[in-house]
Amino acid sequence: MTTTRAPRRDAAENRDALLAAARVELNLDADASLEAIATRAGLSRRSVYGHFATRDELLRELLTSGATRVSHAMAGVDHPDPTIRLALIASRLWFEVDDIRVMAVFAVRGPLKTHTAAALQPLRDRVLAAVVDGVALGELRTDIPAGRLARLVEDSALSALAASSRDNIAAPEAHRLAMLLVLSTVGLSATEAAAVIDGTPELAWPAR
Amino acid sequence: MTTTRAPRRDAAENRDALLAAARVELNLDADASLEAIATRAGLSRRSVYGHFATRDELLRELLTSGATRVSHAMAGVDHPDPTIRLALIASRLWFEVDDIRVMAVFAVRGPLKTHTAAALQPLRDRVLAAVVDGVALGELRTDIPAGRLARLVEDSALSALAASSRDNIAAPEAHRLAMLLVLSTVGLSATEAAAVIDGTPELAWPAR
DNA sequence: ACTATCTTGCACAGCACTGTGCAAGATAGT
DNA sequence: ACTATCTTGCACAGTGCTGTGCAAGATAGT
Repeated sequence: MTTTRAPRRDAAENRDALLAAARVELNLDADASLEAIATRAGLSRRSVYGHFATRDELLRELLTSGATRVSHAMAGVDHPDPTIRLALIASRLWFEVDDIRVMAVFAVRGPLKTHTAAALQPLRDRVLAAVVDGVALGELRTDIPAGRLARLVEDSALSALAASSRDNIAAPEAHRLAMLLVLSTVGLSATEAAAVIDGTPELAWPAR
Repeated sequence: MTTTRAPRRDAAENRDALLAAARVELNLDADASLEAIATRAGLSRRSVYGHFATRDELLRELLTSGATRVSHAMAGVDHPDPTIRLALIASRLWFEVDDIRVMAVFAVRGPLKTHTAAALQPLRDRVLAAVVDGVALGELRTDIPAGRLARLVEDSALSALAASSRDNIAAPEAHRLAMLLVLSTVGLSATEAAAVIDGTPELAWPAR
């Protein structure tokens, strides 16, 4: 068999640095050049090709790594109340802002659309399930079909993320904003949403 | 004085066709080439330069024309109730989907950011004013500062537009969706939002 | 200290696009 | 029918990016 020998330690670090740099740079500009990414990672453009065959491959890797990160963050989200579950998803998601935003961009534009959509699917399924449950229990609005509503929940979460970065809102406030918006989208009034959040310890900003 | 003589009729038509084509094509792909736009307009790429000095100038013109179109659509939005005023804005806006979406894209990316933002300003002022009034009257949520909330209203309207085109929802339903989402964002519960919409004739889908 | 591994700079090919010049042809308006 | 106006095709320069080859230099690991 043709075993690929383990990479050198610094090489592995640089590889990670490239991915991290890409995450940052693509959040600033979705069309960032490899030059820009490499520079941010402290490497030369030429070296990128030592780690990734093509720009596309870098992106792919970034997206799938983001996806696993997110799905890892989703582990253990299983509150019996679907409304709270949604808020919980929003909460967890908030901590993966960077990944989420990159994925959101590439889920819409460019040739990686389908790839990204696929990576995002499990998350979407979770949201959809929560929405369906919530509607069935009469907790959520019924004037918008569940499937559509689930996508809108996504959008509202993204709006919150966008708002946080453009107004650079302090973390705890941004975190709450994400939950508030999701709950509003799903049909709760502002006061109801606040009640849900404040009445559920798991939704509080984690003490440090 | 150096009067520029009137353009020939067909030339004027082609110019308009180019703008229309750009509107469509840029909605499909924000990076559409002049080639693509020209082709859609039934012209050759070379001819574009007979009407617009540069790609940038085409975009500028498209954006400002969109802006005037939108502000024209806003004329006469002055209901005493701020909540209804917001819904009304959403309603009117809905009919300018194409312009709105292009503007939304270029308000965020590329060198036309500031130009677009400026063109969008009057609309933003209107929204902000309505939000401020609504908060003052105790109709709208107070847990999000008015300025931020106004931007989030924008975002929710855009989400509705995006949803309409990705699920291609029938016009009257999409129209209602836009209003519903805006009202939800602003703190109303689903049932309250429905009540507002159904209780206000101006917000009904215009009979044809 | 030795070597396989990794990084770098440079040069180059290729691609997709914008913007221009020019001459030939089509068309509107009179 | 005549002419100013407009469109087109082609050729070409310029730009900014991706991807590759190669040789020299740096570095990790032993």
